[in-house]
Amino acid sequence: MCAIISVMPAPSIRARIRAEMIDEIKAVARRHLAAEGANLSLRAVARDMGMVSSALYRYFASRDDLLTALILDGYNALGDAVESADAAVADRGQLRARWLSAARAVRGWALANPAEYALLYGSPVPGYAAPQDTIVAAARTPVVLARILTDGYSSGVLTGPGSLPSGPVPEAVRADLTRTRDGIAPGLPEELLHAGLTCWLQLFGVVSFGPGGSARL
Amino acid sequence: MCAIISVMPAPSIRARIRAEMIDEIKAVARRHLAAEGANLSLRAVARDMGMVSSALYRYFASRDDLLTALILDGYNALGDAVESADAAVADRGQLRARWLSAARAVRGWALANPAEYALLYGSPVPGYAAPQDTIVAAARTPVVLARILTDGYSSGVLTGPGSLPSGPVPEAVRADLTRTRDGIAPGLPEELLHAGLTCWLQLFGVVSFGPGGSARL
DNA sequence: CCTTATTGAGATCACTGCTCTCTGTTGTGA
DNA sequence: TCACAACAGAGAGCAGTGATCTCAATAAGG
Repeated sequence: MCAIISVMPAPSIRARIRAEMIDEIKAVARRHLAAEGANLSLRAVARDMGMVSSALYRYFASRDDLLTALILDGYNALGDAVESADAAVADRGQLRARWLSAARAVRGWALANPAEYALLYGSPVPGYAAPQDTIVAAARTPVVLARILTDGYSSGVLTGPGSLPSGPVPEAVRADLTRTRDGIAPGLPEELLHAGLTCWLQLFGVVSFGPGGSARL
Repeated sequence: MCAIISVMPAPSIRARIRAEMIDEIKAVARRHLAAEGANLSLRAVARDMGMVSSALYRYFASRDDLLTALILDGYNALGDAVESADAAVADRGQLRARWLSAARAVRGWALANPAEYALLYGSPVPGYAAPQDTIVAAARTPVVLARILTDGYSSGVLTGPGSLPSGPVPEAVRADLTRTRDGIAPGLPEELLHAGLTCWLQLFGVVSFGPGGSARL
């Protein structure tokens, strides 16, 4: 009477090997990206898989599509690392420990995956426009950091100006700041967001300039 | 009796038009770089100049050579802007004014030349290895900032720990820090260099993330 | 079992960086 | 003044790229 083995509509053996194929293509592409830098060659990837280049177009509509998939995976991998690093701190009230854990996750991931980090935070590809999926995946990491701040604010540990080392918010950036705040952490005082952004930028700079980072000098 | 018109060995009309040619090639290349992003096409540049691609090789040994020339020019233009911004502050004792002026010069140049800024501080080109000329030109900007700190230190305004808002130097980065210090600002206390580097990284992050910057999100 | 969708191969096009050869011009020394 | 050498550019060509199209083989589902 076992009517259906799985609740999934139809694993459809074909769809399975297709998904595996896509994964293998991405894996090979990632290897090439790590080995040779930002210019990914579809034909070289196809060669490495014993295929002909045109066959790859059954799985990705274009080279940009493949890059987009890699970028999306990268953002999600980084987001996973940062989210689980934050979640690993048992005492949710230990804001400093949570922040440090998240920041170290960013740095650790960047050091472990320098090519992908450069792909995410390096110079954008010429005509490349990030799809919506990409930007929501990209937001995961800053969202974790922002939540640490909002947790601190709502629990009363961070009470606004003076609770974090931060100068006054320059008038020139206040407009951008409130727009960002409303999108990512509504209700957070601007001073806290400013301090958090400052830390995030510094983290970004340290990681980018660090060994294997995407920036020179 | 006017033996020599100029002290230069021989302007050699030919060398003159050759230099102008090189300048024009670089100008066209810069335009293409600004219009289409990081992938510069030698053939397109040649087409824009009414030449055939192989003719460009009379002036640049390879595409990387042309890119190197553009990068060098970029570092020098940025260095000029920052140096003159620092020099524009008449009262050399006004460290804060000098620092702000230099930082604003970096930001201003980056906003005015986003493509070149991305070329300098974005993802490195795959097989590209920066020649020595490049790294000394690249050092000009940090050198200006470092000199502001050393001026403050030698004049007694900055007297070491506590004179700038900066936490203790983490042990993990102390070794790298002293190596950098010896190369760029010998004699400067590590705490000051650390504070300066922190500011420089933050400046870099702000500029890179800012409108037209090379980083996304 | 047969129809249909999916997959990969192969050819082809336009483009790229780069090399080579060949011609015309231009500067220079005898 | 004149010949020679250096130079600049054109053109063909090579190997490689992304992308498209057609065609045969294979596998899935009715």
